[in-house]
Amino acid sequence: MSSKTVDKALSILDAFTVETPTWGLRELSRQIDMNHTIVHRILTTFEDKGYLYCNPETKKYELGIKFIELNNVVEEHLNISSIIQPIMKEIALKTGESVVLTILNEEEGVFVKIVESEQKVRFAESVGKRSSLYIGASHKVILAYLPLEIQHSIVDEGVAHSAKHIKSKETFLRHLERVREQGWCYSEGETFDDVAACSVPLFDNKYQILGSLSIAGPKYRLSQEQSEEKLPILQEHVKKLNAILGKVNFPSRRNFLTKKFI
Amino acid sequence: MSSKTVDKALSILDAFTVETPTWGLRELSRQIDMNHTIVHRILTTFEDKGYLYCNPETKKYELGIKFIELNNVVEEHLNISSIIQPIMKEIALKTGESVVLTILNEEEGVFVKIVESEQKVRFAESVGKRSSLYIGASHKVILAYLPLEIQHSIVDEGVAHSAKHIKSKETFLRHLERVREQGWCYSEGETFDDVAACSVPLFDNKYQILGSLSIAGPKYRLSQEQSEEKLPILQEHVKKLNAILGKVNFPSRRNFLTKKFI
DNA sequence: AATCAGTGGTTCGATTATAGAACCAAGGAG
DNA sequence: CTCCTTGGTTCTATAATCGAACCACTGATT
Repeated sequence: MSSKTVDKALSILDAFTVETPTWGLRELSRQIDMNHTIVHRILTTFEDKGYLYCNPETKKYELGIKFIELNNVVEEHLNISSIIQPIMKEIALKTGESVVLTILNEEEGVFVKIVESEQKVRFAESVGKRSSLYIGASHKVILAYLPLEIQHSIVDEGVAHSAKHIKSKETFLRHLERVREQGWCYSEGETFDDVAACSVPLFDNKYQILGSLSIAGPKYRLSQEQSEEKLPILQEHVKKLNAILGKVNFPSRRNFLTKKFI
Repeated sequence: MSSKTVDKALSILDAFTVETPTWGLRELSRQIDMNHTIVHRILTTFEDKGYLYCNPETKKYELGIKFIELNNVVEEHLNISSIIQPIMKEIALKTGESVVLTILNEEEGVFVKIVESEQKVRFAESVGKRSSLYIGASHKVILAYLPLEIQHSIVDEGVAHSAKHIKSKETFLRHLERVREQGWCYSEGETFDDVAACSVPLFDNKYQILGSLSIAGPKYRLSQEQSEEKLPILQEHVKKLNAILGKVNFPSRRNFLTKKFI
């Protein structure tokens, strides 16, 4: 039993993305197929509450400062800034590459925190970016620890989207099996061209997969060999991180993980 | 005309703060004085939509990963990561201190972005923190450019809260006047003990005050003299920033600025 | 200048989702 | 076992929402 009005309101919020960060009233109501009166009432409510900002000149709506505040609440609660970030920073200093924290959420991976290396050429910022689990070391290493049935359905998706790095379902599933066996994953140019990454898994207190930690940098500096040299640094610090993550409990919806046991 | 249901839903969201990041159902409904049925329906709606996460063990609710994503939308839209951050980084490198972007919002100031210096002792992270305009250089320099009537009411508030750095309303208003004349503000130990800051104002395309940019560091390294030496660096780069901010249009509610003209 | 199509915003009665008391089942504490 | 609390559900009177029709305005097009 859930509130129809709030449900609609959140669907409206969902329309504000990196690709389409601003919306006019009529434009938005067309997009989500709602009567413009409803959209108007909800938009002004969001505006009154400081969640949306309506540009008085263009009359277009956009997400407000409120979300910077709420992001802070999440980060503080997860101890990202005070505990997790320092560990990531140390890895970044020792490896000389950017460090990425990815969290499993709703059958997708979200970049939750990126600590950049001090090098001139480095992994670009994309915090908050959400994408499918079949692409990129940071995501594939998570996929490798999911139940086989989930792996199948997600790999099927990848095949359906004809992802360039998937030759066939079978070879990709075997690839995931190897990743799980060796406990890390390397990839080149999957999520971003010219970027390579090396990732290890993160687990919660029940030893269920929670996300991954990766080092990422330009291909020419992070070949498979070079990243295998840096792997021990990553693995060593991840031990510390896993000890912390066992207690923290990320707000990461992973219902599908337990579904099969019910 | 605004939606009562959505309004309630957002009031519920507002209860999730850095101080109280998790809530049980009954506990929360007591806090905000709402029937627990309503709260329950709204909470599950938020949960279904990925905005809240309900810890299955403790049955307590907390903000979800969604807010990290939405924060990213705001930052991307404001060009914070790609345009503003590099400028802040340059100031941080040249001055050796942390750089803070503060935005005026609803008669308060919000720390929107902090670029940390590379020094060991540095300004702690507090992105998203919101506070009154009468305290701290970053906030006072904003206050100094607001209409006098607003200044009066906000300073009255400060006096009412018996802020330690306000001796009397009159002297504080004269202090603000000097700040506006010289175009910058220095403070020591107001927002955080042991932290000093030096701030300059930021304006939008209509030359209305939008926020401030500050360098912040430990008192012993950032005396008034030392910060006046670094001031030219700050001012030089802020010229660039103001040229950009004139076009960007921050989602910063500042209705009270124009109210008096209507 | 008149028309038209678009915009954001408002009104008001019919409709429908919501409010909230009363209700479970479960889990401590005594 | 009782008492109190918890999260969660049910049901109907009631109150909020829905949405067609409406303004006022802007900017092309004729």
